[in-house]
Amino acid sequence: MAGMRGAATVSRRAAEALLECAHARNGPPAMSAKSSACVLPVPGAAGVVTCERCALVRACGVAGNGSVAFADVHQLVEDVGPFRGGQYIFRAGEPFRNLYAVKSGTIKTVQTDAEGRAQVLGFHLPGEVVGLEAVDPGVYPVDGVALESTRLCRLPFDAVSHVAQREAAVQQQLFRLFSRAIGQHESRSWDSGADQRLAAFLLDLSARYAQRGLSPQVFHLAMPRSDIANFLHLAPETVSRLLARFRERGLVDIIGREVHLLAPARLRMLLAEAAA
Amino acid sequence: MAGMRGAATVSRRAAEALLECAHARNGPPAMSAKSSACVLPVPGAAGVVTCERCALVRACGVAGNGSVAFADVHQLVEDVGPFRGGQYIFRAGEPFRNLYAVKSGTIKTVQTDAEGRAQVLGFHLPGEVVGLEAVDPGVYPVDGVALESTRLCRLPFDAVSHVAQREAAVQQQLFRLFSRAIGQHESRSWDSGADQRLAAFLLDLSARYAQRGLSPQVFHLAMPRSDIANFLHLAPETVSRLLARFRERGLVDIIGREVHLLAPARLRMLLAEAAA
DNA sequence: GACGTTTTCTGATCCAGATCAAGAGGCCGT
DNA sequence: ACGGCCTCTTGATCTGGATCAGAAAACGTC
Repeated sequence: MAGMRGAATVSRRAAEALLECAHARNGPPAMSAKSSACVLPVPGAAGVVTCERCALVRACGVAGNGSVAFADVHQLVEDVGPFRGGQYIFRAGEPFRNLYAVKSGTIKTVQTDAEGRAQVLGFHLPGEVVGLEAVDPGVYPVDGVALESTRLCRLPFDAVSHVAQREAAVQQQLFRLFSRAIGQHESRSWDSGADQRLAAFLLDLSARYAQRGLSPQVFHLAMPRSDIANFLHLAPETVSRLLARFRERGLVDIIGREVHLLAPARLRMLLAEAAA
Repeated sequence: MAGMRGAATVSRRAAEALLECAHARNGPPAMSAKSSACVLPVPGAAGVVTCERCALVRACGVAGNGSVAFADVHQLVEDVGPFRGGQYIFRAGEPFRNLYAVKSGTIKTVQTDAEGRAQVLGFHLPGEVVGLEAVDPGVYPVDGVALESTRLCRLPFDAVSHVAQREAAVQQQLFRLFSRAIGQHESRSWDSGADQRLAAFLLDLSARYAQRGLSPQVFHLAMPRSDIANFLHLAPETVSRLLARFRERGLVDIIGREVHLLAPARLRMLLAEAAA
């Protein structure tokens, strides 16, 4: 048992850090993140942690107050990947064991019915946690598919909730993660015109990229138009046309999958407009 | 302090019972519920508990293994209501303090945007818990409105999560509640024809009524057509027409708000059909 | 039980977005 | 470079459901 000395404590910290990180920077403050290059010197002088392996930890700057051995982090939290675009991280029907936190890349969750029709339920950017909907049924109700080369942290849910049992902060953070997922679904269930939905989609991506320290103005769409269309309940042709219209109106600049939001404010105004 | 002796233990049990109950009967078994009349003799001979005050506890039969004073239940879980149709249980923007479990009646959650447009996000039947989406933002993002005379349990979230901290079963149950809410939203985000959505809605209600021991075939719609329409992203006229069509086809019998599912199997088949 | 209000139903028309149908790039492997 | 395979774009047409309009129930109230 000697080898496991302190493992619990370290694991707690690790899990908390990861969750905190996923929680990003819209919750309670107390973060001294530096949005610099990929290799980030830890604030405290305890050591220099290269972040090449975990975008999650880097994004929040939580690593600072502990710099506890990262080797131990990987006892609870296992690195997986990279997955290539199109590969499955998990499949619908598989027994649920793990949550996944995206470290780099993008994944989508997709539900497929008996007739083979697919519905894209969400896109998950770095720093975001996937799999929460599987806790209750005990099996993944969706497929998790990488859209591009993607690395993740695998979080065994039993272990995480066990840590949450002892650490109130972790428990609370989990509750918030769950709660936020519900809120996001609800905010997406608004009816509205196709333009509103697409504008909201772009603004949502923008905000989420901003959260992890990337540019809210310029970003890359990891998914094909057809996935965007499916997700927004539109035809791919409609997405194409609307993007063209946005471009003509000077709202955005889109070449292929490179997006440049030129007038986010006007996009936001578009959301308020009635379908007229 | 003498007066509070044992309060924590009792509260734990109370919270767990409630949550367990909300979880209803699709999770792990171990339930000896009796779907009988309103006043239910407790299985154990420890005492007879009349259930007139809490449909939630009754529905699950959990009360049996404890029969700990119900006076103590109401220290943690406060009865509120009855609210009349149209009354607000909570309003968007209010600071979040409590979850609510519906004991009897029905409530809807509604989001309203700056222009005054409203979106019905869900209906909540007895035994279901409302307010989970408010945990993360710390304020209710939606209005909670009674659709008919409604009684609820008010669960102070701080107290509940504090209990969950000590009791793994409660924590797990909360996770599952959250998770299920996400899953429900996801299963609703399917695109499809108007008939499919309406059929799915009726079948969903049916299943949920069945869960709490009521007839899956015959039930009462607590909400006006306009709310159903809004919830399903349809016009009220369309709902009316589709219900008429369902009636002509012999799938249902609907007089006013009294629903009679005549051929649930054929309704289910309708879901599978492509929009053709 | 007549009256005003709200909800529900039915019919006629209209339109946003789907679908059908070609092209036009891009990207990869050979 | 070449060809094959996607993905994306653009145009023409079609249609499911919205919208407009009004009648008929249901409901509560005095």
